[in-house]
Amino acid sequence: MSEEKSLNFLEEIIEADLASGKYKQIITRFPPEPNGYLHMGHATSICLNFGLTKKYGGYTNLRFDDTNPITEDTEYVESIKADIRWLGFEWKHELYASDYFETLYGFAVQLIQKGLAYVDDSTSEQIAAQKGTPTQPGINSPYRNRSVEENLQLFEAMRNGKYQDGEKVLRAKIDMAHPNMLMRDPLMYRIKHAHHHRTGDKWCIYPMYDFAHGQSDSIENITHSICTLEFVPHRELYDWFIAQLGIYPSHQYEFARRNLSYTVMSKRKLLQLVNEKLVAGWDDPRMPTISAMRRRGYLPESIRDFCDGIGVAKRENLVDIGLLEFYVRERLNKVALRRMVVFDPLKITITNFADETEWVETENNPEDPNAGLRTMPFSRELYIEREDFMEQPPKKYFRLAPGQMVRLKSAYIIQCNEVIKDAAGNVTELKCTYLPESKSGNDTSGIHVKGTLHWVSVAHAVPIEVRLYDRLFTVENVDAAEGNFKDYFNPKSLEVMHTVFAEPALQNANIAERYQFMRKGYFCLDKDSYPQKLIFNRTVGLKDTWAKEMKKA
RNA sequence: UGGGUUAUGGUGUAACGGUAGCACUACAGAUUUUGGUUCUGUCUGUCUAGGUUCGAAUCCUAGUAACCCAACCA
Repeated sequence: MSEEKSLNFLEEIIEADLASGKYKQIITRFPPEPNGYLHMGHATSICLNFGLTKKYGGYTNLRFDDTNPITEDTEYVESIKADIRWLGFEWKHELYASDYFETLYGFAVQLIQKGLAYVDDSTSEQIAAQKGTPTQPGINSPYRNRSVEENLQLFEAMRNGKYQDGEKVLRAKIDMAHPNMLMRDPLMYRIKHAHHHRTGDKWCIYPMYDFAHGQSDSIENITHSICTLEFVPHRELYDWFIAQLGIYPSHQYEFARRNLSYTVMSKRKLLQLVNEKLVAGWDDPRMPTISAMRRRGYLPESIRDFCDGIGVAKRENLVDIGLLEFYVRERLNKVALRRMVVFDPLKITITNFADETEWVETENNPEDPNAGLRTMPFSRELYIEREDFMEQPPKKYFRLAPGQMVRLKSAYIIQCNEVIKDAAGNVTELKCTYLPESKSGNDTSGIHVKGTLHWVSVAHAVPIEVRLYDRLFTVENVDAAEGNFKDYFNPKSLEVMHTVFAEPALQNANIAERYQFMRKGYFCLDKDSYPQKLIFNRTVGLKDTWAKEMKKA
């Protein structure tokens, strides 16, 4: 019974740093760019960064990496904050890279003074051409040897708006033949006469990621700056700037971002789905965004469980979305209120039942005795699920069939006596009889049936709408599939059933509650609901071993 | 053809020179008034080839494969 959970590589680093006394507390940061909604990939980063400081003591800052005014907006700032809080985390300081623009400018001036940065008049194309390729060294810019004084003067003029966008840039002077492309005189500042969501029109030059991120980490005394693997080559530059500036040495550590099967995670692709109306918006429940998962009914605990469960490492991966669904079910099973809803109704008449309503008691959640009981109206005319009847049942079919008996959950055992069909031969109704002595909780019939069905009383049924969701794409590894990713969009990812029949208790459904429509899946009320029509999202289906069995046959 | 990162069952992740473990999935069974839940059991793995060692997933050598880097994006 060893409770020792093995550590991931970041925990090992942190424990070593703490043990050696390198740090007394650790400080991390979550650094989103406010140019889109957060998705499952961000959730893993959030759980990691906040989880680490929660575990080891210290804190996590929320820092918006807002160095590109063209793409950023406060709308995103608000949604990002809401998503982090919903996931259950709270940041120490809410910060913005733009808060540091003046400091960053000063850092740039220092580098110019040390002869480590210069203003370049080359065009974007010329710079690209000078850069070389991964296998060929680059060549120096003709502007590389300007004097410190001239660079200082030009950089100030850049700041003062003397130049148009793209006319000049500030570059670090490192080594145009460096094997790491990022060290070949990387850009530090570019000119953008654009309105910034926080600094307004104060600036017309903006720092690049590489000249903002590490310095921001340093300013905040971030001890462990955790990012994804594609930034590994940036680390050399990250360290270089910090070393040349002689500022607090934050360190960058990289992990492999998590990929999920049957979906896409890049902001660019998600934005395309939204813009091209393949989905209804960022929070369309099919999306892998946090806002979509919330709307769909996922519990934040499930997402945290998932992030813990998949761990963190440095190898490429494609996590089965079924694993996420497992954690979603696991949590929901414990809290969801059970309700009965018939999707595809088949009317049955209990011929020996009086023309009256009997209210039967049933539990709200067998997993939670505290959830209590409710009553359901049982009457002569009921709906059952059409798929719960077969005229010619296969072996081991425990549901209703001519002459066969089943229990109606929390009510009585019934037997099917007669099948009524229309002219086309479709089954339209069943005539059944019930066993009065078989009432749930009071069964003296001595009869044991294998099947138990959900049902609703025809006269009391509440029509509701349900929205059923399936995987967003038809292939497991969307990013690796040939051609355009949209070719693999799953046209059946949304199925709307406009009218299904719910037991009356669902009339009082509220958006905070989670429900299990018995034998159907987990559902939650959608915000699109209006007084005349309740709309439910299927969060995730139940495991269905019978369906699997039938598929095999 | 340069630099960097990574290789453990179907998937994800442990094992830090000493019995390849855990979770999901799959399969078989028990329980069940949800064909749900719960419980039990089973199958499947160390990229390849050499070497060091009493002993290698782990150390060494040589390969192989995948991913990242040539945005005035982050």
